[in-house]
Parts: sequence; structure tokens; C-alpha cells
Amino acid sequence: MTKKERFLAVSLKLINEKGFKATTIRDIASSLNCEVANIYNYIDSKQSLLETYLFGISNEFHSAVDTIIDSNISSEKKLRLIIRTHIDLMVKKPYELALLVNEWRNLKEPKLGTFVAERNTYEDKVKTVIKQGMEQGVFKVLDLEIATFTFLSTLRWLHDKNSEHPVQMNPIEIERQISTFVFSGISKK
Amino acid sequence: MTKKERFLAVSLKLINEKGFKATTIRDIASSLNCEVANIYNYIDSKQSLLETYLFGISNEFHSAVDTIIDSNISSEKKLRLIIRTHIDLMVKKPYELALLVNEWRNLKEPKLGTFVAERNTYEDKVKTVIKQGMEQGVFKVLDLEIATFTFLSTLRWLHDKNSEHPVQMNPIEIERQISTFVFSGISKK
DNA sequence: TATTTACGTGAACGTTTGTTCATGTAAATA
DNA sequence: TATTTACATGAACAAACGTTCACGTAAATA
Repeated sequence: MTKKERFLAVSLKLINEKGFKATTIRDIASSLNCEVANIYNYIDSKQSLLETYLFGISNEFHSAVDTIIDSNISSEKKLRLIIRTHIDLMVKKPYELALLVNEWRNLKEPKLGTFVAERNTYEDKVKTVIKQGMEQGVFKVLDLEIATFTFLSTLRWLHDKNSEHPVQMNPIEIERQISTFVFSGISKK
Repeated sequence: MTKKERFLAVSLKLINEKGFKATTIRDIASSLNCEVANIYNYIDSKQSLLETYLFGISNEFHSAVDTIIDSNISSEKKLRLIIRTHIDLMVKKPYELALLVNEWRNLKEPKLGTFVAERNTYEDKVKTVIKQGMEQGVFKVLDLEIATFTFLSTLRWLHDKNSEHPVQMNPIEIERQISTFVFSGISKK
């Protein structure tokens, strides 16, 4: 692990614990046992640090969902794979995922606009999958907006709870539980 | 509307747009067309302002859910009423609801601890309703943690989307859509 | 009328913030 | 060996922050 990688990891953890605005360069330097000025050997500015994290994880979601959409499988299977993608990223990159939820507001224009646009595009991709499922008679015909965002919010649970007391279950079992909820709801029969 | 009420409303809106840390006392004064020092005729500190908002809305959720739990109705009906409560609060107090989601991290100890405890208690109350439904054979027997937080995340959607482009539907229709999703999922039969 | 209360003002405070600077060292490269 | 590169240092900067101060005004209260 290079010095820069260690710096990136420590910063990410700190920003997650205290929030981006509350995490100072001096905090990071202190955790790293180095001088403040040293940080600027790794980055240009505190803002660019946040941008690196956010656009990095954003791209991961996009490339994953693109592969899913382009594949020749049923809408239900696509939705199932999207669930799986979110779970995998929660397990592999919990801190980056948390930033995506909590800290994107701290971006400044024009990066903020770019980020929001990317996120909207992601939501639209998911929406398309659900829409196709409805048209094919596989999914209930609900309000498309509400269905999509209720679905995405369900997946957001992954981050929230995992960040406070990490889930013990294995990813496959989590996927089974969430898929059950998403596809057939909470009512018995 | 008294001066203090106007101050509280303007602050709330600003904090929602820019975030608590990014909203300065000078921002608030500027929006209010008054001097900075004037703000301190209304509040003791910036922190106390956040505390007022957060514990206020937190109490509203608690008293609503307490009434629901104590009432002599089925588990399904209780869950339906909880959904309705969240929707009503989203419509009536969207800004406070957003703070509850986004800004609670900015509380400082010991208030932070109190808040987190209150929130956990709320989650436990919802969890109890779901647990009873499972025991009575009304709900599927899923992992209780996952079921509860997936459910709560579904309701969180209400805030997220409403804050960006407010939902046009009336509360009753929203409730119908979300209840369908929660109780019977997205799959057609 | 006298006095309290609510609201308003502008300057100043002490701290903390991100960032830069000039300078240094030790290792990799040429 | 000479020179570039990567990392390190401590002091300093200007800006922004929450908060306080002494003072002022006008209306409500006694």
C-alpha cells in the first residue's frame, strides 16, 4: 500500500465518521501522523478529494447497471441483478457508498450539477427496467416514479444499517431477503 | 407570523438548501434582511437551533406511532397507519423531515446520543408491529431487522423525492401506491 | 410618566479553516 | 556523480466562522 493509498483510505474513513465539512485537513494529517502541508503532496484541494471518491463510486454503479441493462435477460432478472450489485458494493465499498448518500451535497458547481445529472441518469436506467417489466406484464402497473424510487430507497437501507452495525448475513442471504420483499411484499399470501 | 416564526422558517429553508454546516448565521441574517447580531435575540446558539428542529419533529413521529401502537387494530392496519403518518408529515413538514434524514449527524454530545437513542426507540416500535404481524401469521416470516429497515427505507423515499420535485399526487393516492408495494411487492401475481 | 421589554445596529473578538511558502532530506533516475 | 522525484517540515496567510459587546430605538407595560 503506497503512502497515497493509505492517505486515501484514512481520509475516507474520517470523512465517514465526522462528515466532509467537519473533517479538517488537520484531522487527516493528525490521523496520518504527518504534517498538514504534506497532504497537498497527494491532492490539489479538499474539494477534489470529495470529487474523486464520489465520481469513482458513481462510475462503478453506472458501469454495473449498463452491463445489466444490455444483457439479454428478463426484467425480473435484471432487477434482481441490480439488487445484487448494490449489496456487493455495500460489502466491498461501504465507505464510498455512504459518501454517495450523505456527502454529495458538499460538491460545488459545476461538479455538483454533473453529479446530480449522473445520479438522475442512473435512476432513469432503473426506471427503464421497471417500465419494461410493467409493459411485459411481469410487474404490477404502479406509478412509475413511485415504484422506482420506492425500490431504490429499499436498497438504500443497505448502506444505512450497514454503517451503524454491519450486517452479519452473507450477501446471498441478504439478497434473498430483499428480493422477497421487493417482489412479493410483506403480506403472507 | 411573529418575527421569531419568520426567522425559524427562513433558517429551516436555508439549512435544507445548503446543509447545516454550510449555512452561516450571516446567510440567515442576509435572507432576513437584518443584522447578524440580531439573530441572537431569537436563539442561544446555532447548535440549539438544530436541536429545536430535530427533537421537535422526532417527537411528532413518536407521539403518532405511540397512538397507533396502543390502538386496538390489526398489525396490517397499524403498518398502514404508520405509512400514512409518514406521508402526512412529508406533506405538512417537508423541511423538518429532511433535517431528520440529513442533518442529525451535526448534533453534538450529549444531544447526539439522546437523538440516536430516540431514533432507535422509534425503529423498535415499528419493529414490534412487524414482529406481531409475523407471529400472527399475517406477515411473511422474514429476517426482522431486514424487514423493518427495508420498510422504513421505503418510507424515506418520501422525503428524498419530495424535496427535489414535489410529488403532485394527493396523499391518499401515494398511500395506496406505497401500501401496494410494501404489502404485495412489485411482481404481478 | 417611568420603566421594562422586544428588536435593531455595527464593530470587534478569538478561533478555525484551507492553502501556500521556502526549505529540507533521502531515494530513484540519468 | 549529478539531477530529478517523492516526501517532509513548520511557519504563515487571508478568509470565514460563531459569538459578544455597548449602544440605540420604539412600543408595551406599570
